[in-house]
Amino acid sequence: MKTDFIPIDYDYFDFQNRNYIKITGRNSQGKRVFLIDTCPIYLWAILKPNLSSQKIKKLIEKISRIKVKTRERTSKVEKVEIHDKNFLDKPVKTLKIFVTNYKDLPEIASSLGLEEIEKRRGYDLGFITHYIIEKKLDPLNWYEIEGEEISNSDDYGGIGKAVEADICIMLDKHKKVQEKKFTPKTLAFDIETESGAFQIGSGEILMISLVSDNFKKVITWKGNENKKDYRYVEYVKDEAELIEKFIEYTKKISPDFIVGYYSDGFDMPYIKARAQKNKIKFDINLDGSQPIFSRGISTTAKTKGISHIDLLRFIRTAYAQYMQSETLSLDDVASEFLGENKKEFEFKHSSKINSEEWDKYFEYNLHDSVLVFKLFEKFWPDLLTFSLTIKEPPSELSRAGLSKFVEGYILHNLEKYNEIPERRPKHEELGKRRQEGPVEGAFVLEPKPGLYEKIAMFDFTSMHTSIIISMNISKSTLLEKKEKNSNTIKTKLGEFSFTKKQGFIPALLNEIFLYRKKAKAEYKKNPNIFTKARSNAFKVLSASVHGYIAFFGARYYSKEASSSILGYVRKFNQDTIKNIEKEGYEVVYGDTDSIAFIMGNKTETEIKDFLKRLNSKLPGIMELELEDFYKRGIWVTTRGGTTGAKKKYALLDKKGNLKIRGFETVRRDWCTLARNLQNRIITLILEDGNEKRALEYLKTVIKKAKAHEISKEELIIKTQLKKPLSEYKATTPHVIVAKKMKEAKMPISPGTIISYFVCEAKEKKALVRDRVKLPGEKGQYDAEYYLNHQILPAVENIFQVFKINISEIIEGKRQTSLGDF
DNA sequence: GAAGTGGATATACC
DNA sequence: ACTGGTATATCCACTTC
Repeated sequence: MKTDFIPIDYDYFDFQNRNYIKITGRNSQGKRVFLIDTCPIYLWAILKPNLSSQKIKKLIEKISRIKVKTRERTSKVEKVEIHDKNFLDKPVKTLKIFVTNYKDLPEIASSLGLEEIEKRRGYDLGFITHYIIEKKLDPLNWYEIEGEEISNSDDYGGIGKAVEADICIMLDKHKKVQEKKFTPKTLAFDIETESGAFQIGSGEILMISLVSDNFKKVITWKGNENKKDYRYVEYVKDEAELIEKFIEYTKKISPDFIVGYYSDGFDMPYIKARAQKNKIKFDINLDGSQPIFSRGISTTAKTKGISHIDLLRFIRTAYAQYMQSETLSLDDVASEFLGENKKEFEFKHSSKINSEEWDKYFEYNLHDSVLVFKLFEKFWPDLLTFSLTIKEPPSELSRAGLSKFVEGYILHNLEKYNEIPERRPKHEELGKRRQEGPVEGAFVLEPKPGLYEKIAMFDFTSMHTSIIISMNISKSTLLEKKEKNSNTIKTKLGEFSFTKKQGFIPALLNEIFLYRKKAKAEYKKNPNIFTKARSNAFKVLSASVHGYIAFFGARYYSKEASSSILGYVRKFNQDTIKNIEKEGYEVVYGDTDSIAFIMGNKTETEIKDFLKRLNSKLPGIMELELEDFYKRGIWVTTRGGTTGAKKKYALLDKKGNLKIRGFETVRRDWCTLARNLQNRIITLILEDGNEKRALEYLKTVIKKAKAHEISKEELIIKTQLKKPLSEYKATTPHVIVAKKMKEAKMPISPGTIISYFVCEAKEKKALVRDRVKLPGEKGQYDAEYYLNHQILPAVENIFQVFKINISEIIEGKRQTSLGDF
């Protein structure tokens, strides 16, 4: 049997004490292909240097006799080979020790604590990763595969019969073929549960919506009394049948991906809980088994064959950093990327919903799935590219953090360098690393507060990554002491030198760097929300390489490397500032990898030429680029101080677009009154080049605020609850509000955005937290608070640039000179 | 009792 | 615990004069 094949989802099973991989995918006819395969299982033993061949021979004999007995099976060493490999860029003599079962590798490794063996490695990758590395059957690549058809066979426990696939193959041969077009079949889903049922499984599932290509369905057992199907609504008799129908449709549609939003944390565990309650099976997996729920920081619902993706988790890692939305709610995310919102629906207990409202509810439910479906469609190219680059399956990657992205990429590409994988740090090591404390980070230049005209901004392209590549920095390229031809950098931890002989990590990162460049070029050529999101996703990936090296959980963690990278970051930025100043420019500001300076009487062409000259002196792939030219910009002082505030500025580009960083305008924990006011004031000042109109505008707002004419909506302050209430040491306003919410039986958990406004107090000196009210509560807002604690701080230092004292205006002290207060 | 200081907390920048 | 460090700013508890 022969077919072409694209692997999508990976899983494994044991049969007669051997490990088998099972891969679900498609062929180019769209048939579902299910593939079973095995691979050699082994680990590496790195030998002490200069062992005699006699000694090695004896050692091999000894190792060959090793057997490990566990409750389930006896695993034994099957074969031992000698190999010349590299470990951390150094040549080593190793034994490749083959055993019967992957799960026993750690046991075997611990029985190898022998004198002749220096290190044991390669037993902690996980079977799927091990398999992909070993057999090079990479996710989402196209292959020509050959093997025995086992669809109707009882072999391997009859798995071929059990699984619902068009073709089942026991793999014999495979070879990579040219890339073909692949559009995954997707099913988006969303459930609605009894209102007030915040605990997983505590109330009934009222309906479930399903959306796929040309398929829209809401399955329900509620609403309309005669329970007749109409439009997309399909009635079932009860909750149990609803779940069964859901499974039935899923199998019928047979998608590659079943996609939800927060479905790891809600929909999937909820369905599971309700299935249990109804004493039915939630057997949605292709092989008839149930999803596996893993606990941990967040629950994960892994399905088999039909790959479950919780889109929220992928968005959180890959896009959240650069998103405009202030929450990652489906409504906000859809609004940002699709320009569409959720439908409105007022939740109430199902017994109180009338038939017209049920219709709205169904529509609401369906629309959620529509949004999820569309979002997945848009983000699929990115998940695909990440999966192709990192060589981990999409179900894995969509839930992974950034360290996993980087580490996965390294592990899957070690073979090019004949490298043996480093192990995951053990518990002790983790503790030690975390105790060490942070290393000195980047340099931020203190700005001189003021309004500036004609500003140019340069920044380094993927600075940390290009430093790692150009200066060849990594755990394995670190020299014990300075050598003649090495890259040396002084840091607070000491002076570190790195060999110029390229290490495997810097070599590997080059590719990530190129992806970043490509995505950025794509965005510049075709700027839209998605090319932007993609460019940023690769920016995140590229930027996280340094974070990975400094991450205590990393296999290739290196404090020396991290501190050296940051040393170079400071050096390159500071050197460039000096060079720009030497050229006669006034540098206004710089943060980590960027520098802003006044163009003065120089033209854009002159500055671009200057940039070229600066670049010609930079080593390796280091590159300084023009971020943009700006018409005007403003930098302010810190609050109550005279020094320039870092990480806070606003720029107006030549097209009239504002770029605001750090100001309250961009902070979600300030009320919209203050944010909008500040935004308006910055806009007016930057557009006009003076403060006149801005000041007039401010006065009108102050007047309105004093007269209690501001709508409550604009006064709501939103703060995120970051941990369980019980863990808070300080009693802050948002904690008080959260407690109120809890008493009112409103759902709160870490991550909930707490909304409140500040009211007038009976006592004069009441603390803020004693005056907070929920948005729904009645009460007059405290004008004094909003004037002095929201409006004033938001605009004070902006007007200070023009030597105007806003607090006097607010207090009304200089009425005569400043107008009608 | 005002003023200053420092811890806890949240959020942003790169 | 799940990439890093740098920075601003609030609110509150506490100390100091």
